[in-house]
Amino acid sequence: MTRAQQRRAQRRSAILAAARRVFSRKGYHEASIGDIIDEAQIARGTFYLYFHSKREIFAELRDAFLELIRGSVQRISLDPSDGEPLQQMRANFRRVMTVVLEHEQLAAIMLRDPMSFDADTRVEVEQFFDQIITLIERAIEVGHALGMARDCDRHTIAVAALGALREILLRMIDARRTANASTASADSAGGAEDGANHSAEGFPEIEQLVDELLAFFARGVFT
Amino acid sequence: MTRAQQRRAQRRSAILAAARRVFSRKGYHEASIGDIIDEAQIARGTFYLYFHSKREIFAELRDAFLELIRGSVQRISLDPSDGEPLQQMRANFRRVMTVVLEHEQLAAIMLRDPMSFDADTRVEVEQFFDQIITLIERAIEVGHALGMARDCDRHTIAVAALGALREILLRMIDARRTANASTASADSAGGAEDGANHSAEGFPEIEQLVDELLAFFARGVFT
Amino acid sequence: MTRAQQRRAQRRSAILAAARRVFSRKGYHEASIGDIIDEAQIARGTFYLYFHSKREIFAELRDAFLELIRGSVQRISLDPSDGEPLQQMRANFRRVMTVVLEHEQLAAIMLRDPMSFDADTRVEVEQFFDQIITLIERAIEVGHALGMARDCDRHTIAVAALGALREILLRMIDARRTANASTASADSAGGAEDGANHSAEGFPEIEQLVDELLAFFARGVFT
Amino acid sequence: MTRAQQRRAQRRSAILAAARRVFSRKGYHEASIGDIIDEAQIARGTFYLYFHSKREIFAELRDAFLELIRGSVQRISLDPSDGEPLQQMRANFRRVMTVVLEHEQLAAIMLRDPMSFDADTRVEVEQFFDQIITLIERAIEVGHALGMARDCDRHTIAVAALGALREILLRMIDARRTANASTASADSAGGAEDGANHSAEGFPEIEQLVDELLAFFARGVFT
DNA sequence: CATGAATGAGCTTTCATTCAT
DNA sequence: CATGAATGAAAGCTCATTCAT
Repeated sequence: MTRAQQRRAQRRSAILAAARRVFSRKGYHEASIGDIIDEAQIARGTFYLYFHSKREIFAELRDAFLELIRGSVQRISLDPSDGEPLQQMRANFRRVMTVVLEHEQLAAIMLRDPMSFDADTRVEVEQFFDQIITLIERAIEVGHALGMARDCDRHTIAVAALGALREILLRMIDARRTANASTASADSAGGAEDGANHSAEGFPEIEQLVDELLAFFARGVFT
Repeated sequence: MTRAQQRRAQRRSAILAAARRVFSRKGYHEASIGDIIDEAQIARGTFYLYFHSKREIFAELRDAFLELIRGSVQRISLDPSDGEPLQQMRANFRRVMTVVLEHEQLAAIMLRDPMSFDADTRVEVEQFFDQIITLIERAIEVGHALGMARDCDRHTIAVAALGALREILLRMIDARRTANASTASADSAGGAEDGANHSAEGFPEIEQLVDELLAFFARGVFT
Repeated sequence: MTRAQQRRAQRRSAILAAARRVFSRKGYHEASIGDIIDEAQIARGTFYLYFHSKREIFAELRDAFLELIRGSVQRISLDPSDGEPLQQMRANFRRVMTVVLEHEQLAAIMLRDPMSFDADTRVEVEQFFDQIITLIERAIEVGHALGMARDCDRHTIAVAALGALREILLRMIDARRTANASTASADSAGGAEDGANHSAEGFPEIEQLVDELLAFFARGVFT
Repeated sequence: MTRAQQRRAQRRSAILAAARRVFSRKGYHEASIGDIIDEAQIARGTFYLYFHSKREIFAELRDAFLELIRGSVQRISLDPSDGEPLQQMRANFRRVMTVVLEHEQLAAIMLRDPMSFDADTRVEVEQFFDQIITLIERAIEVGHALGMARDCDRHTIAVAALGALREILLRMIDARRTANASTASADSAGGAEDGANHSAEGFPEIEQLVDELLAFFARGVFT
């Protein structure tokens, strides 16, 4: 990669990061190109050298986040060397929650209701959540086949599980941000995005939280 | 009430209904006064004879819906003559779901993420959901005191329960609308808002759905 | 005149009076039809039964006031039985000032700059003031012919005299209203328009004021 | 100053000039942003790159003019080396009139009645005229102390003097414009604002006019 | 006659996007 | 490449005037 290409890539990243902060702070509609270029300290026109539109830069952030989450979910394997299915499920929960909390800015946008976005993103995000639901349905199905899950309406339960997870994560993020905002109101604008390993006020630490959630799902569904 | 007052009230309702349809179709930010007056087939100025602003008409819809839901939730009573606590919970679920599905347009707006709204509504809706969470926490607390609920992090579980319910209801509504849209694409604009008594594609009938959900919560939380 | 005609005339007067108060309070552009019908306690449509437009009702007030002033100015007569020319001038000043202060609401509007009005009124008022100027020019001319006035540019002096009078009257009215507003802030809306016979703060009583002004025109200030 | 900054400053000036022409032609209330951008031949949004609102651009014009006038008025000095007090007064008149006629567009707006403006400007302009009145009062006071002015009600005379000056200047400006409009009705929109050194129809040349006015204040007209 | 609901042109202001420098 | 001035469509809202009741 040439020097110029490197510079270009860096600039692009900087703009993406600025947009991430802005969208996460204001939401999709309230955020304006003006906000993003202010945050990124670039000229108006420069933005359009790297992205064609507001929708496009948002789509890129969206895709990055969805890929991140997709990568942290593993199909439950029945191979005994992969460990107990329930432990695999726990690991999945754990990974998803960790990734979400490590990218709280993107998560704060994407976990919200797709209606808040533009049409393209709406479709994309809806499909993503549908995939997650299908994944959960499959897991229940397999669990049932193995005699580990009670009989139930798989779709309903899968949707419920997704909703529960979303709500918890969104509220944890909000709680954390409120806490951060009150502790450090004199933060530099470019403050660290994520990385706090303590959970949010009102919620237990992540290990206990995962256990709690798993128990909720497990004893509700599995025998 | 005089004839004129009746006409005025009807007009007001018609505009509210139009706004309900528009907000429910486009969300708060995407909906413009222009959309509402087109839908209501009135002139620009007419809108402002009945409502001062976009925010005001939205606030009215919001309050109507929140009141509706608040009215359909009853505190769990320990008085034996009020029946089993679990049956009371079931009745609550049933009522809420019925009301939501009977007012699917309002619900489609209000169940979504508060971030999508204006500042006033955001606060109002957040407080509403917080109240619901507190209600669920209390129910679990009481259940635990009676030896009917296992030990758990009540806040986490309450949030999860709320999320599960929201997700299910939102998806049922979306599914119904998609179904309606495909069966009757030539519907008149003022088509019946609600009233379908069949559940949405992919979800069971309401009675079974309530049972399913209750079982999910009950066997997950209560012993 | 029939009973109905009387009622009609009364209604008309009431609306005119309301408009007078409103225009005098807010000025031409800031005053809206809404303000006038609120003040008059009539329905919107009723206004248009009596006046065709905002401009028309204003024109009527304007004409009434201009007629009033015209009626209080008398040509200087050389007939000895009519008294000294200077005393006639004094009487003119006195009458104009009295009339203006007795109709301070109309005066407060009409003495202001014609630019603030609509095109028709602008022309009309400009012509009125032009007539006044011509009148003063004639008076100086006659005075000069009689050896009572020194040689001067008659147009310039006439304009100066008009300006001096206008400024004094406007400022007296403003001072009075400020005083009234502070003494009686709990006045009923339909309070007495005029009739105060004391001069405004900062200005002497009317007799002395007329003398002062006459002396200024007659002898100037500096030696 | 960079090239870009110069261009920007020029553009700003062009918009200010357009606004000056429009306000001077239509007055504050009748002038719309639409008029200004039409006159300046710019797009709607461009206006808002340079000024935040109609009020702001008007305030800028107002301040510029008031500064101009304030700068052309000098306190009367009693130091013999500064010349005769009456000559100093004459010089003041002369400077004010010259400045006003050299900036006839601004003057045409600002000399009019403050009621025609927005609230901020009203206050600002009223205070300005009050200062002028106070200045004249002081001048008379000093004159009286020196035995050069006769005894009189200083406030009344000061107000009269201000009114006389205003009226003359406004009418000169109007006369000039009417004359210009009729001689050159096919003028380009950006025609020269000011600079005509002949006085307006009906009024004498400036030197004679100043003498005339001074004589009027000093000696009056009638014997 | 009286009413007041209805109208729609017009206002100020915002903002995603383009393009000459 | 980078810039930021320029654009204009579209938003929310006001108000003089009309007209069915």
